[in-house]
Amino acid sequence: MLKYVLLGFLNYQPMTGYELERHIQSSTANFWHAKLSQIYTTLKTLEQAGFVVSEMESQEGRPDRRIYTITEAGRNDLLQWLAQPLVELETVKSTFLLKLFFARPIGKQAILTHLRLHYDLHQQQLKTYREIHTKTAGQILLDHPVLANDAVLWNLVRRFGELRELMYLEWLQEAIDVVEQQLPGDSA
Amino acid sequence: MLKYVLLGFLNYQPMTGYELERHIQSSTANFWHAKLSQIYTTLKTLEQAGFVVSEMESQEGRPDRRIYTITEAGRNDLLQWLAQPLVELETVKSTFLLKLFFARPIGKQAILTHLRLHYDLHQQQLKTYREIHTKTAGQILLDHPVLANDAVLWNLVRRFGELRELMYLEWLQEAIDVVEQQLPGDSA
DNA sequence: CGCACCATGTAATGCGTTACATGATTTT
DNA sequence: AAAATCATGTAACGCATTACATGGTGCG
Repeated sequence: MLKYVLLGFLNYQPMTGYELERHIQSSTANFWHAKLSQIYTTLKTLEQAGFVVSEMESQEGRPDRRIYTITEAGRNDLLQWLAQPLVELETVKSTFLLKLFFARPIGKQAILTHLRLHYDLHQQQLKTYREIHTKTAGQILLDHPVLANDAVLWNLVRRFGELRELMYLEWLQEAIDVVEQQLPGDSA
Repeated sequence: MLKYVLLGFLNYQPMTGYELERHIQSSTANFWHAKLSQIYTTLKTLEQAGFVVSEMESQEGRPDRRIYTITEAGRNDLLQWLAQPLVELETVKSTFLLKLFFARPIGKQAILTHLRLHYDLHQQQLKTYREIHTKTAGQILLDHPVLANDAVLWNLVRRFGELRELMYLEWLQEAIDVVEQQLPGDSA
C-alpha cells in the first residue's frame, strides 16, 4: 500500500525518497506512515516495475540525491486504484484495547493509570492536529491555488483525525468513570 | 501481538486453536483478528517457548483436537505484559483515508459513490455491534458470575467500537456534504 | 447431493521494522 | 563540541496473509 502513498505524492511533482518521507510525516501520518528504509526499497521496486523513473542529481555541499518521477504507467496504475471503491470495512488492530480487554488481573489502580496516561497522549495529539495542519495546508494553497480542490479532500482527512481524537477523549473519560465506579478496589 | 490474544483467552480456560479463533471472531474482532493458519503457527511457537502445553484428545465422530493449556511461565509473561503501560500512541493505517486523500482526479461523483458506500458499511457495522454483543456477553455472565469484573472491561471495549462507528457515520455525513458543496461537478 | 461445520496443519509470499553502514553541513 | 538535518542504501528478522492439503459429520 505504501506504493500508492508514493505514487500519490509523485503525481504532484518529482521528488526524492527523503522528501517523500517528510511529506508523509507532515500530511499523511494521520492515516499512513513508513520508515525511510521501506520508502527506499519500495521506490526501487516501483522503478523495476516501470511505475517511476529516477535520476541522480549532484549538489554542492550536500549529498547527491535521487529524484523520482512518475511514469505514464505509474499514473495509470494510481488512477485505476483510486477509482476502485473499497467494498469492505478495514480491520482494526489496537494493542491498547487488547490490553484493556484482558486487564482485570492487574487491578483497578493500574488500569486507571493506563487510561489516564492514554488520555494525556490523545489530548496532546488533538492539539497537534489543530495547530500543525492549519499551518502547512494554508501555505501550500497560497503557493499553488490550482490545488484548491485537492485541499478540500486533505482537509476532510485532517478533520477525521480531529474527530477521532475527540471520540477517544470522550470514550476514555467514560472508561475512567466506569472503572472508578464499577470495579472493586485492589485488595492490599 | 497475537501471542497475547491467545494467552489472554487461555488464561481463562484451556482450549483448541479452532475454539480460540471463534472467541476472537465473537469478541475481539473489534480490535484484533487473525486467520486460523496464524493461530496454529503462533500456538506452536508459544509451546516451544514454554508458555503453553498441549495434548491431543480423541473424539468420536469428530476430528482429533489439540487442547492448549497456559503454563505458569505463560501466565507470568501475560501479566507482565498487561502491567506495562503503553506510553506512545499507536499508529493508524487506513486505506480508505489514503484513497480519499489522493482522490481528486477521479472526480466528484466517484468520490461521492465511495463515501456513500462506506456510509452503508459502517451503518451495518454499528447494528452488528449493538446486537451481537449484548447477546454473548450477557450469556457468559449468566454462566460464570465470577467474571463480572472482566465483563466491565469487555463492555468498555465494545462501547469503543460503538463510539467509533458513530464517529465514522458523523464524519462521513459531513464529508458527503462538503464534497457536494465544495467540489465542482465533473466536466462531461 | 452439496454445503457448512469441525479440525489441523505447511509453504510461499508480502509487507513492515530494526539494525547496520556512511558521511558532510548546519544549527545550537 | 554536540546534535540535528540532509541523504541513501542493505540485511536480517518478524508478523501476517494466501494458497495448498486433508477428511469426516450433520443438515437441508
